Amino acid sequence: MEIQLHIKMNEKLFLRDPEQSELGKKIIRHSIQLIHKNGFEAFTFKKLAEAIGTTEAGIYRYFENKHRLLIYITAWYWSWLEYRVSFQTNNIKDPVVKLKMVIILLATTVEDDIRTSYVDEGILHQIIVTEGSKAYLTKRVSEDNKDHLFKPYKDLCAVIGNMILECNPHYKYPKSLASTIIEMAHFQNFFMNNLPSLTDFGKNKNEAEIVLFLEDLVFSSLNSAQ
Amino acid sequence: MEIQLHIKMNEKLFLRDPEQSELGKKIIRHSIQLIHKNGFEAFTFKKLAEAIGTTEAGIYRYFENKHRLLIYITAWYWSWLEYRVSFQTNNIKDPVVKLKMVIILLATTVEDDIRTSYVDEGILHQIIVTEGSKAYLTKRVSEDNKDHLFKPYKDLCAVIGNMILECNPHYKYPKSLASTIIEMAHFQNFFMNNLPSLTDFGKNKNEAEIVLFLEDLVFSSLNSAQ
DNA sequence: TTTAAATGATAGCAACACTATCTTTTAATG
DNA sequence: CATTAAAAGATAGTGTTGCTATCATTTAAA
Repeated sequence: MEIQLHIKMNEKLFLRDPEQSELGKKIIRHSIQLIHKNGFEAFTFKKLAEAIGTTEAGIYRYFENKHRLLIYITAWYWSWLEYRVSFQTNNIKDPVVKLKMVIILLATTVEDDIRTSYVDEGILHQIIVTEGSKAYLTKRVSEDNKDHLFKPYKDLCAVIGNMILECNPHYKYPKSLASTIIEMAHFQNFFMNNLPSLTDFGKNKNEAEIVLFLEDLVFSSLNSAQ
Repeated sequence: MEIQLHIKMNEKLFLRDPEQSELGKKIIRHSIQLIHKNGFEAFTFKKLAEAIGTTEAGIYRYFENKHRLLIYITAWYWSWLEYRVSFQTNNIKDPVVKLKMVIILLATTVEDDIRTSYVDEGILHQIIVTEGSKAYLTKRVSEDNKDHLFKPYKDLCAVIGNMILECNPHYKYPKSLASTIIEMAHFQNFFMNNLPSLTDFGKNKNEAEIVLFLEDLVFSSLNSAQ
């Protein structure tokens, strides 16, 4: 059986829905590749248009600017991750087992999901590690938040927060711990690979150690709260 | 007695030392103000020059580009914070008390230090919260790291990592926990003020609660490790 | 007093971030 | 099949950003 995975995105994220046309899908696929290759700062719509074989004006019909495109890509990523979390923790009763699964999903390299034809999740994960927080670390964050552009991120955080409470209803900071896990899964990865002295994983550069660190962090907190 | 605090910065951070001239100090003071007001993305050397009453070319004699200036400002901040940490924890024997002091210094609003005439630490703290991680979240991070541009950040992290080991020599992830505290002190602050549903502090928006969360996180980990 | 260093003033250029307009292609509909 | 609306392509243009170069003037050091 062939399953296609389709994530419905908030309409305010784009001017024209990129999933509804070949050009739109090319924009997503190539923008992920280009941002991965040159970084978000050096990424321009002109270069993207050249890579695709269209014109700048063509891109602007889909996205207001490159920052909006970044928000779209990150929102897609968090939506996809929340789907994976719900899939992989389905039928698991033990909240501790569920939470451990979440940590693995957050902190380990993802492989390309063949059900999404125009997104390479492997490199998407890498650009979210480096560029993801730039989506909200702006002066416009509150306005963008009012348009619900960060809903997928917040939804994932809420899901993880609830798992934390399932593990220990007395724990006082479920949401902050959830956002800490999410951010640190990425930052420790970035530090490990780029500024290794900020971590304890510089020698082996092994993602499995980040998982152990996060597990220790989370379950120490949850086991000591009452 | 009047004490002047002077932080010697790595020479690779600038083309001409901004602390050695009036114009240089104006560049630092006004760039902090402008970045705070408009955000780093909208900040340009042209606007900075206008604010100071000099020309673009004048700024370029001090800093290669605005990203280097951001690295300079963040490096200055981390150096200043490490100084405060060493000052405030001096003569304290109990490593737990020291670590609690560090968390307070990291997570609470700073007041302007009158000993540094050309830096307003209050707004500097705010721009580091929003813009700080953009200093290293780039394609150039490894090259910049080779030039030791992030040394103040790494030094502070090492200091905190050692305090963590003083508290519990058996704890396995002192450096990662240190970078986690540093980053989360800022991210939880940003989230609390801009995306409050990612935290448990949205209602009161009180920095003291971030301190409590971080203390809980750190000492749960340290007390459970053996 | 001379002289070197720093600053000011001005110009210029390539790339970037858009917007506008018009034509051609493609896809939907009667 | 013909009509027509939507999408995409092609081209041009404008203000801003990021940066370099040059030369005159001021300031500070020797």
